[in-house]
Amino acid sequence: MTDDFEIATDCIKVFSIKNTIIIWWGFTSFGGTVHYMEKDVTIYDIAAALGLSAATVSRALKDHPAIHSATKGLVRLKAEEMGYRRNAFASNLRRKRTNILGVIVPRLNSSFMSAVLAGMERVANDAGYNLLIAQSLESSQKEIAAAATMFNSRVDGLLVSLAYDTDDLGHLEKFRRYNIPLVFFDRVPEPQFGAARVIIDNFEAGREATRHLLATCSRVMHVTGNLKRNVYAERFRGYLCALGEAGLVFSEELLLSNDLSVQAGAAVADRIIGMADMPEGLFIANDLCAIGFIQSMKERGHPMPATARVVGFNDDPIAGFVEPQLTTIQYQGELMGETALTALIRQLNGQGGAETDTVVLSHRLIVRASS
Amino acid sequence: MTDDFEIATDCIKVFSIKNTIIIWWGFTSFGGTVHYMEKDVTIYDIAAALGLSAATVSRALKDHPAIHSATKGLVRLKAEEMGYRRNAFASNLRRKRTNILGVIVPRLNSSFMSAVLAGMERVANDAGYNLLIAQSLESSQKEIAAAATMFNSRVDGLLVSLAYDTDDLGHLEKFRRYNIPLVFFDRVPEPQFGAARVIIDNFEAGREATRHLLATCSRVMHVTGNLKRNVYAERFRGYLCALGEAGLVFSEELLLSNDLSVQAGAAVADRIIGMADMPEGLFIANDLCAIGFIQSMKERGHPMPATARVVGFNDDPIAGFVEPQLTTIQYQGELMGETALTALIRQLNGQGGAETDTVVLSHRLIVRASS
DNA sequence: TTGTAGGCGTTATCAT
DNA sequence: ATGATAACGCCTACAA
Repeated sequence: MTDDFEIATDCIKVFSIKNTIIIWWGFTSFGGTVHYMEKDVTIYDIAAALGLSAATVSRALKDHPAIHSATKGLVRLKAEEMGYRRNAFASNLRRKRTNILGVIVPRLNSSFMSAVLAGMERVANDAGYNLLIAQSLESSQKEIAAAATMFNSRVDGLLVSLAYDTDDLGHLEKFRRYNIPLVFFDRVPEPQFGAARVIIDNFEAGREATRHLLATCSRVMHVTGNLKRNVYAERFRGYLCALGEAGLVFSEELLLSNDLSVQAGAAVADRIIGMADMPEGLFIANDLCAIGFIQSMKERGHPMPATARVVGFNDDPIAGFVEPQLTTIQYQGELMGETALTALIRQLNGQGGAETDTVVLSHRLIVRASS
Repeated sequence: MTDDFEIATDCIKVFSIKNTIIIWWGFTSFGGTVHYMEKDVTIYDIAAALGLSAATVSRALKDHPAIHSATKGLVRLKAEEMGYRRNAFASNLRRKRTNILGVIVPRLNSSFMSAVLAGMERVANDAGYNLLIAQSLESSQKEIAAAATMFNSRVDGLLVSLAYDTDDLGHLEKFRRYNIPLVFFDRVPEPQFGAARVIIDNFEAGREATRHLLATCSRVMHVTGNLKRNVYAERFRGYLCALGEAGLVFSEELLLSNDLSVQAGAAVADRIIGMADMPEGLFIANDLCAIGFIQSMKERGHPMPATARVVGFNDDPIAGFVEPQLTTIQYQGELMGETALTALIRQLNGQGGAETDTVVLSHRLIVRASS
């Protein structure tokens, strides 16, 4: 009995801790025509069929230089013919490496994060690694759980973008202790933590966004997330700086810190509608929240940009879909993913003391109808 | 040197074949305080430390009934203390089972599919299985590759929702041959393929959608996907039936088959604007396409529902976000996922000849401003 | 209730 | 260029 067998190439995997989702890339094997057998074919079976040793077969299959090319050809042919599939469990067990890199992100379901992961995928595949991805859902506790899962899954390296409220980095100490390389991206800790980081210049981005609003408005509100998180702290600093440059003073009343959800955006609408002196511009540190705000204002008869001007952050595709289209800060998720993964792999290969480097990627303001 | 260790619970994994993405759920281990050691702790180390045999430790750790509870306590304590982490590779190798179920879906990034996967996750976790999820991106070829990956990953069972253009089911024969249980959901093959199926009544849903439009319009267009795929074929049958019931004759001109993307929706706008006799109602077999259509019409000065009335399909969250909100057919993704996974597990446990059952879940029409 | 022993499939080391 | 052999860590008859 024979069977046709397809060519599988590379792949990802995902994975969740209850609500937490994880992803994993990698590659797999080849194909051919298969003689069906009850039991799985092993390298011993191939060796027996060919009058070779299992060692030779093993080496031939992984293109070891010491094996005669004719032998390699024979082995590979026979392997396909017999429907051999390599047993990754046995291999990992023996090699004590998983070729899996862990990725922990706040959320998977944003297009920015998809882009980051896509970038990581490409680089990981090229280097022969798989990814195991978890989302912390912005909860420090889930992040801790995810880190434990990663550790138990024996990832060879770890990439992290911190959750909303992660303060203590104790859950990552294990990795250090076991010499598992660690790279942070986007939401990163202070440089003194001593790990590689890939970020954008959030300060500058915040300054540009605010400046853009200040060109037409004088009362600009800033809506942001947890100010302990670098990205929000820096954007806020940029906001302050732009105010200063325009000769304006910061007013507590014009700073709002929430979870940046769509609902939070609607709540911002509530808030400013009740204000005696409504802001003329809003720099909102996340597109979704900005959209929630704009929609809610529209529903209450205060359409943008007539009532106020808005700038978001991230350039989510939906920013081009809403009415009015949203002005926002764009940055290259894919590049960020590639860069972070490249940094990690460099560490894995022991290529240089890049362990504490910080890479800063570029961003830009996209002006649309909302401002 | 000691180390704090977190409690990890259940989890998912994802995974892609180039553009294909895969996900995988599962659970992991426990925690405590760890004495750091260079080498990983094994059950042998625990056994030695406790003066027991590795077999006893192995059994104690998995709560084997034959082990004295006092012993279990000791073993578990020691395991935590020593920072033991179970080696899944060794275990899988030995048991010849992966406890992984494969899932192949057309796309991951729809909220419907997220719901399906969430439902699957819960059931899988409860039953001690992990999920490995791949997306075919509507391409039959990618589906084939994903199936091969699943096979090579040695999944214990497979769940499939067919790609847009999958015709031949040869790539799934392998699973049959190896007695790997197979369950289809949503996009399914004919019953004669002889596998379990979980679906909704697409015929009835299509009929309801069309009827709803016919209550106010007489010229109703149907925009749908590949009519070879059960879901579209059935919805179309429902459309025809509703027309018949209303005493109308079907006109070729009012049937459009495309890839149901947002762009395709915009193309539908092009098409009908050029028509001498513009349809008054459109039943579009997918919310995204419907939204693309509505937006495009709005941009050209033909707003809904003034110009025409629209019904979509799936109740994507964005359906409540657009202007006007979209009337659509809703069905329970989560329930579908749970049901499909339950059916699969039943097969794995050899519980009855449910291998060829078809389960039909309910749906309902949600009326909103677009119609 | 616990222990013994062999094997799951692969790969690295050391020969030849 | 190829072979023999011994782990890798866990599980499970079978025995005690």
